[in-house]
Amino acid sequence: MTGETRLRGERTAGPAVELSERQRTVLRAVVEDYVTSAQPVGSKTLVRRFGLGVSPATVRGAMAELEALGLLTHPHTSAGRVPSDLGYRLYVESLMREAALDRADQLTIRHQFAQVQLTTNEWLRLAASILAANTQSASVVTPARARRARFGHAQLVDLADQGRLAVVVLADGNVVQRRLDPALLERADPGASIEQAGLDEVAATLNRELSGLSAPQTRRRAPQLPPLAAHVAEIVAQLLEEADSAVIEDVFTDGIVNVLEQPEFAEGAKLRGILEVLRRSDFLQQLVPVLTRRGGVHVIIGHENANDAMHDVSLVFAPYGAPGRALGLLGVLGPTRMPYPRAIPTVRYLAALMNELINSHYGETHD
Amino acid sequence: MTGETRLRGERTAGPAVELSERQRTVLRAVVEDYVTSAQPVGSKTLVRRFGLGVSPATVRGAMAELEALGLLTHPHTSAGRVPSDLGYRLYVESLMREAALDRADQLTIRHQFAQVQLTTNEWLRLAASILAANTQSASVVTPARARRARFGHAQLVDLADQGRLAVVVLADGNVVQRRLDPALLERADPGASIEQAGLDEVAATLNRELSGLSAPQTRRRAPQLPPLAAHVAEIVAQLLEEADSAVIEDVFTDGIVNVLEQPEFAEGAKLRGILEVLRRSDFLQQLVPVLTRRGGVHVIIGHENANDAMHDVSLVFAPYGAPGRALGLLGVLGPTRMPYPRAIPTVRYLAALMNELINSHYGETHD
DNA sequence: CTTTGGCACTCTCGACCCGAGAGTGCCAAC
DNA sequence: GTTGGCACTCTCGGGTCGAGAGTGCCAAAG
Repeated sequence: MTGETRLRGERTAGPAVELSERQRTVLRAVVEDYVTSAQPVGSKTLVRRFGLGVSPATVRGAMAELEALGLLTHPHTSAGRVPSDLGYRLYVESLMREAALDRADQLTIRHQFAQVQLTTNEWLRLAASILAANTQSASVVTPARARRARFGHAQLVDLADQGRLAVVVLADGNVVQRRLDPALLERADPGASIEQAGLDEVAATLNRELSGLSAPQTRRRAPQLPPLAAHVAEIVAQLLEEADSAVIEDVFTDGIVNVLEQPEFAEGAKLRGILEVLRRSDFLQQLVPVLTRRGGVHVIIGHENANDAMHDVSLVFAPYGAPGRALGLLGVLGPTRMPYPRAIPTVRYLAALMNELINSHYGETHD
Repeated sequence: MTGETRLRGERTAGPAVELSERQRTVLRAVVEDYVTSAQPVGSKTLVRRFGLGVSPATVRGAMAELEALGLLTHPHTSAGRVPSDLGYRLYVESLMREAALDRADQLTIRHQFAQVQLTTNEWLRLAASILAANTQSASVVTPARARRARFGHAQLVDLADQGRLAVVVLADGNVVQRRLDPALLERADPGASIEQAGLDEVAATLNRELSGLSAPQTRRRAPQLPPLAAHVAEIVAQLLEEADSAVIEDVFTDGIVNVLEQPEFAEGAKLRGILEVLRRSDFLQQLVPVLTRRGGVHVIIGHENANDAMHDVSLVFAPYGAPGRALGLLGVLGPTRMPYPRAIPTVRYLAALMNELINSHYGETHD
């Protein structure tokens, strides 16, 4: 009943659908025509547009068979055919001619990254923008965070009249900080120095005692430390907990207007539900187990998604980040009628690029 | 030609529109009925719904006069009346019965803030959410930042295998940080120690020499410092510049779906333009001079906005933050047919509340 | 002088109808 | 197995029409 079990993104097309060569050609043609035209496609237009060497009547036969297999549907009698979710699935799985992003596109993208400030937030924003522009869909990018935050290194700073500041570097390289209330420090250990010298000593204790610990471990360890260090360790534990629970916050989205432009969302009623899901963004949480079990790009089409509001859209997502350490998600969301052969390589390439950026030594780790 | 001169939000209703008591009553009734019903309102429904003690014919007379004054419009002959932008302006200026947020609402809001983690990002997110929910409009909240970033305090941290980290506290209390490349530090002063001891010394130099300086000042001062400090000072200058240029980034939005639900945006064509503006969010930059010249809540109705894409929406915005130091913006965006008597007090209250939170001593200043 | 009821007029909106167009399914012939 | 033909179905756009709502004007009443 978890999202994990109900998402079928990772399964293949399922119970042995054996298609004839003609059926495959027709299905491919239907998908590709429908993706560009957004109109149900009929037998006549199909032979004309794709120069299949057969007559419309023949294609009609093939279409009827594909419909019997559940790969195509009819909006109504005497309208053209439209691919079903299963049809798209089969297309993505074995019909699509997927090409890597061509060299020129790759360079353009790299160039854009070179232009921008060296902060992860800028990278994320840019990645979202590039994804949206290249796929004409909405894009979602999350920062790379450790699934389980661990203490790395602390530094306490005396800001004089502005209080005291704790800066904590997590094991995954992210940095968080928090103001400390001098009054509370004072109360934690009435005798201790809370000038820079005393703070350095506390920081040294924390760095020695908490190295590599998770939030609950830190919380357990805290009471055994000297009073002032114990107080700060409690706060460190809080910060670690917040980092744990914030795995999927701070998402960057872009290109919602692209989705709005698609004819299937023109009236906006459907869009409403999607915006809602996107905003709450906990749908990403469901993707985490699926995406990490097996790396690479995952495609989730329409009803394959457990979330009711997403039955009319497809997701193309990939994880990125240091394997087992920090994990980020990135991908696009568009109508099931999505240009998969374009979207998949783009997502793949950007995931690889973000990996590279994240793992490269130089660069700020957090805003 | 700047946004500043073209925004008329701060002006009063203008050239002496003297209205009779009846006209005022009718205008008020038209606005209030139209705001709730979204339907052009006719004379008959008006007398029925508002129990004015006169006949429809009389009201028709008053309506015709108001239309002649440009306060009402006709979608077409034989439809009811609709307030014009000017009509709304007059309503907001002198007809509206504005009440402060009632005690219960105030407490509910405060309670929600008490529930949440003590980070500014959480506050901002929550403020956006509350604004959206209370006004049924889209909300926008920006973090409070100094218009001109100034150096406050620096700390350099040796992370051993993870490089070196510069943490800079700005004069406005915000904190930024950046990884330093050990190789570059080494090259800046081949002889110097880049262990913690050496770094402390550099930090001390920076704290002594750069205190209170802006980005260009820091850049000028840098070359006069010892080589290693000079290198870091350059980076500090970069950070300050980034903070300057990022005044209006990282906006928090919420409730776009609320706007989507309004009948006037049902088809989505108009919404498209607004989403675009909202996303780029530089429209906020235009508001800064207007909002800060005179504090408090500002209302910008339809065509009063210089931005063409915003001709169908109204903004209700207020600045918050420490006057002259850090400045943030917060407010809502909805159709001109907006519940002003609700929106204005809500924005006012939240601006005051954010002020309070920001200025309160305790609390983290940045994510 | 203001208010009111009456009346003719205008405009939108939904219902309905109808024909054009596109597409299917089936079948007999090649 | 493929093809052309043909009857059938369904949508879509345009046109028509009547109901409903609202206005503007005017003459009579207060």
